[in-house]
Amino acid sequence: MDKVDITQVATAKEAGYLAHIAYDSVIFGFDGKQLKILISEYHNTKLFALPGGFVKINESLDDAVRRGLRERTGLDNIYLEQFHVFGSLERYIPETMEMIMKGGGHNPVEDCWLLDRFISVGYYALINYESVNPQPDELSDSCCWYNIDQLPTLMQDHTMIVAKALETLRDNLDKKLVGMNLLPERFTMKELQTVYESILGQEIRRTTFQRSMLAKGILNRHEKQFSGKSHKAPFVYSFKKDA
Amino acid sequence: MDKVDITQVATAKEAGYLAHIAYDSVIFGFDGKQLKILISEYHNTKLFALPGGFVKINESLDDAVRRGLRERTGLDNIYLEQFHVFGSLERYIPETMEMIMKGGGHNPVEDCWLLDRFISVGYYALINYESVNPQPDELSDSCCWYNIDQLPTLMQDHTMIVAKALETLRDNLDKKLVGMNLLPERFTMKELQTVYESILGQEIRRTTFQRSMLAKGILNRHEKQFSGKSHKAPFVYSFKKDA
DNA sequence: ACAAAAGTGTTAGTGGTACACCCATGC
DNA sequence: GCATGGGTGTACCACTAACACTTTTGT
Repeated sequence: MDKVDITQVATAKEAGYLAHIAYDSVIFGFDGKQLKILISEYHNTKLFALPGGFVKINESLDDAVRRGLRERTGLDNIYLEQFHVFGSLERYIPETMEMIMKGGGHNPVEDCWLLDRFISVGYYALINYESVNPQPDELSDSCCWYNIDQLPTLMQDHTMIVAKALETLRDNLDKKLVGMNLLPERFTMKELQTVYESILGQEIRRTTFQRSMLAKGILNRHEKQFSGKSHKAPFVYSFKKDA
Repeated sequence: MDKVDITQVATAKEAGYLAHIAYDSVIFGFDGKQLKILISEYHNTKLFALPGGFVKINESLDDAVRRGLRERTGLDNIYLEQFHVFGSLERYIPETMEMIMKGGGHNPVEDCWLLDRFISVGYYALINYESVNPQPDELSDSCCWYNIDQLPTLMQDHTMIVAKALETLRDNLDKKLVGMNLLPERFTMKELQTVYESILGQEIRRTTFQRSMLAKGILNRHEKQFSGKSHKAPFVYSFKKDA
């Protein structure tokens, strides 16, 4: 995409980006059973990290994050929310950044802007797991799904960033229609419950959950789904459009 | 404080700050009757703005905000919370920034870093109104309290920033002990109720409020206060320390 | 005595919990 | 029939709403 090699210029301006500002995205998906997030692994470094990026000079912060998501997932119109800014001094570790660049075969120029201190804005995204084929970026070997409770050790403060994202997601569970973005168009009550359980990290009473969800009046009930299992077929639901 | 005139250097680095990153603070206070915030007016411009500032190269984002609050209020240990990052392109209006500097008697150098685009992190603070004597900064004529519903027209997107701060404060009312930071050590139930009402912007039923607050178990009740008014003297309360 | 504001009791409604029970399906 | 999982009815509990009532104080 970029015509210049961003590791071969000294200033952010030459590279076309704003200095000192980055974003990290925690991209949640749900495979029907478990909550997962996308993690990148950088070439030849054994470093695992959240997908992140920088803001172009003529681009809003939100657009920068959307651009990064589009490059990695192919999706547009993603549900996206800011949750925290990470601006401590401890997260400034130029050695790590240098390792990543060298691992990718780029030897950064003297005083390269990428080795400066960055303040990072944390975003979380909710996407439909089925409709995505994750793509690694230029510096990464892979970009794949990891269960939220089986993450590899992440670089810098990224483990804390994930924890904060999950915490915010929990707080927003009732306010925003989280399930709508993580589930396919039609789903069973059991699937919706599993989404809630994996976000909250605890079991929910089946009967209570069913009643409280229906009481919200945000679901449409459709004809039953015959699964071939030896038990009663569940109703299938979808979210009401106007909600 | 600063030895260099920050308007007379081209790069943020020379001034000792990070480029492109600012903060704006919405500082809430409560005078016993109404919710107020601190607003600065710049010299000779008729521009009203939120108190804001920049991040030094060797300073965390949180510390930068605390430093700014200390300079304006004299207070340390302020209750502080991030609420949103404002990173749109529309907020980049270098002409306004130039007016402010010229109004303050500073003629910025060519390509001054202060005329670049900034992404701003919004913080809100809760402080004890009585213990503060607001101080204007170098570029401001004044820094004073305005009722939240009688603000002057603010520059750029600052009106929206205030709205977002208030919205976040509302959402956090039950989660965080907001009253503790806005009220003096001891207060009546009526005062606490007025804080809640002015944040929510609506009246609350007196009896319900009293019962729900007491049910939380976070208040200590002290001897009654004789106000000299012709009615029953109210109890005085304080927040429990461990909460 | 009266007005004003504080504090409490009483009843009803709402929404979650716990448990029981019935229903549909494939073996 | 039976195991399995889905859906609903019922009794109970906690919290809030609405309203009435009593208490305390200064004039």
